Amino acid sequence: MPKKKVSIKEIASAAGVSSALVSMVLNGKAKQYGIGEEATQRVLRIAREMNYQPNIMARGLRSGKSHLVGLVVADIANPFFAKLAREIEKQASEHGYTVIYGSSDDNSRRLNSFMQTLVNQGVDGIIAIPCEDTIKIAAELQEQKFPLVLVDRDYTDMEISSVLLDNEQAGRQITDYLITAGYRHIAFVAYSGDLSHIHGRLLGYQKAMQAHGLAEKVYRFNKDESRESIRAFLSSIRSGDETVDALIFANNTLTIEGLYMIRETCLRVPEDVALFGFDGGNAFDLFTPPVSYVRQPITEMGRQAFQLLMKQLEATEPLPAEKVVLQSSFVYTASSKSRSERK
Amino acid sequence: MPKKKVSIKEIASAAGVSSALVSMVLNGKAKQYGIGEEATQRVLRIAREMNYQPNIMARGLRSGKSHLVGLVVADIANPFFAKLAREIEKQASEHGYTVIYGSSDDNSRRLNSFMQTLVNQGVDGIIAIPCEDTIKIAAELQEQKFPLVLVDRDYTDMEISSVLLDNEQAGRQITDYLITAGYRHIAFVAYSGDLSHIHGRLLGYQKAMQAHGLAEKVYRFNKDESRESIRAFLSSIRSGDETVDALIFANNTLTIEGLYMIRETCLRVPEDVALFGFDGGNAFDLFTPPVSYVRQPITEMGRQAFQLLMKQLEATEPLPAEKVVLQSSFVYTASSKSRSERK
DNA sequence: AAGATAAGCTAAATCGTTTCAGAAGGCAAT
DNA sequence: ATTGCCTTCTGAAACGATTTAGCTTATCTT
Repeated sequence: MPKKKVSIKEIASAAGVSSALVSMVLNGKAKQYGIGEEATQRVLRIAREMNYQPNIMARGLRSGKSHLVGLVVADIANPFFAKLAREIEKQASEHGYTVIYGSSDDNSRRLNSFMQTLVNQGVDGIIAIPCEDTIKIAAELQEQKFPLVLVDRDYTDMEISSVLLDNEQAGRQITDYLITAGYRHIAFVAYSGDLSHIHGRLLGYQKAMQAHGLAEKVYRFNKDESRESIRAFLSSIRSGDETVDALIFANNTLTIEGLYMIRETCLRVPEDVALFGFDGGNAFDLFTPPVSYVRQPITEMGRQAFQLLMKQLEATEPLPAEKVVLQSSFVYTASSKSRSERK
Repeated sequence: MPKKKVSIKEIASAAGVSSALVSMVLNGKAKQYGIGEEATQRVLRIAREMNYQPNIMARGLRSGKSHLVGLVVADIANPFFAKLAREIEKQASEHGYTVIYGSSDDNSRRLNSFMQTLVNQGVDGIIAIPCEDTIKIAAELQEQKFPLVLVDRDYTDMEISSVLLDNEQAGRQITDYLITAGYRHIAFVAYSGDLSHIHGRLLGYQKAMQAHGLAEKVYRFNKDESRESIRAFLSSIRSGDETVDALIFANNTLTIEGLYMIRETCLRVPEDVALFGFDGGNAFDLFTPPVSYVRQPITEMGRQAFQLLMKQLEATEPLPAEKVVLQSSFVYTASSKSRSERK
């Protein structure tokens, strides 16, 4: 359709009016500025005929707004973030915004530099999955009242709008469930590092174990060598060196790695160990037996995140930070069948 | 760091020079314009001290370039596209570009409107996964010499730069493999619709079957009701109403759906049917038995796509379209074990 | 000493849009 | 006729960066 780029000036001269008038009409401010009915119609008609498309750069320069929002996830190839991104993109487009995205790999250097890039690119606001050292740049942005929303992970000490899962509750609930199902030697497995959501899940697990007077078994593996560590760990379960009858994997990628290693070490589920993971997905469902998991309300998280951002974008004065905490649901399958049932 | 937004003018007055000079220095064109060493250093120092960040909008308005590229995939939540997006994002950032993305759901209306949005947003170029009716807008853009690269699917009649898989070869190769492994009643299963990559895979399948004088068995299911159709289809294989001893699923989402239904109908793999899918993934590996698949060189596709786009972005004159065709590799697992082996 | 050349810098235009201050014309009231 | 007041519209500035054309000096040439 767009033959050549048509500017407001060309429309103005074609319609025999000033470019100011054209701008006003095209922005729907005809009445507000008291433009005559006849001129209004003429301009609208001509603009349509010439297929006018506003120049975003010029508009942005003038207004200081770009209608772009930045999205920084840990890894777009992780289904959890992909789904989140999908929802945010949808919300954005419904509200006239476009999304610029990038993956940080939970590397704070990359995250910082990408955030900086986004700001330079002139985005109006940012939604980010923070990682351990996001604090620095987040604090800076926050201080400048730059619209910012954090998702999935929290920094309780900072007054930044966030959308979070009630991770402690989730951790507690699945641990309680496993205990009720008759398991006593429940291990909590996570990557090492200090990500708040993992911390919350761990806390829930610990409280549940303590409440029942059971010994905590927490295993944390370095991400770089997780395969080997997990394999060794599972082997020692199989050999009986470690007394563990149930495993809680603290996030989705770790669960997947765990499944690979479980298959490799020929551990039987749930006969040798029961399983609980996070986030679900095809691999969870198609594993034999299907894997129980905590389901996060991803769509809702995306919706809320964009909502919070919009509030800030539209606010004329600085807004107080707002933290939204969502509850998870649970999918109980054969991988965590109760001990009595399976005998 | 950025206390307030600093403009080139403020630097100019702080340094006691004109804003033109500052612009030249900051763009590294000091020598080119014959700026004195002393002035150059002073400006650089002050710019650093004031933490100058160029205003992209202003620069874009002047230059007509945004250093933004648009990426339209079918669905970012599909691992294939997510990985592709990841690579493109990486390439882009290495070359000073930022990516705006969106999902089309293979819906041509959405794709068209999003492409239009991208153009309006002032992206310098677009990488897109086209769907059936992308032709219209692609042709328009092409005609205007707008930088555009299509990935994964082809429209042979259009002169548009593309990165493609040799789908016919892939289809042929896995069919040949299954035939050699002793299967004779090989079914090709795909969604209905006319997507070129599926067509290529089908063609390869057909040629292989013909070459061996075997009867083709092509099944195409409507995406909306695929679960039910596949279930019915698999049931009739199980009951013996359909004589099929091997299944080729034409893409990844369909393969996954197939796996769910295979489990549901309790078909044994490969005793009842052998399996071959596309793209791989955790679910493929963790299924029992692991599923054989065609592995696409996703990283390479992303790299090449960005490369082709860059060429167009940097070219001063219109470039001839270029089509890159990549070869796939294969992962042979228990799901397609040869008949003799498994007896 | 006059003109040429070069080095180092600046004024101003430009990109397309928005918006403010106010102009022009018509009309009514004084 | 003057003033005031609408209604409808326009000129011009502003946003920030880039670039062209050209202005000063100083130096060199003859």
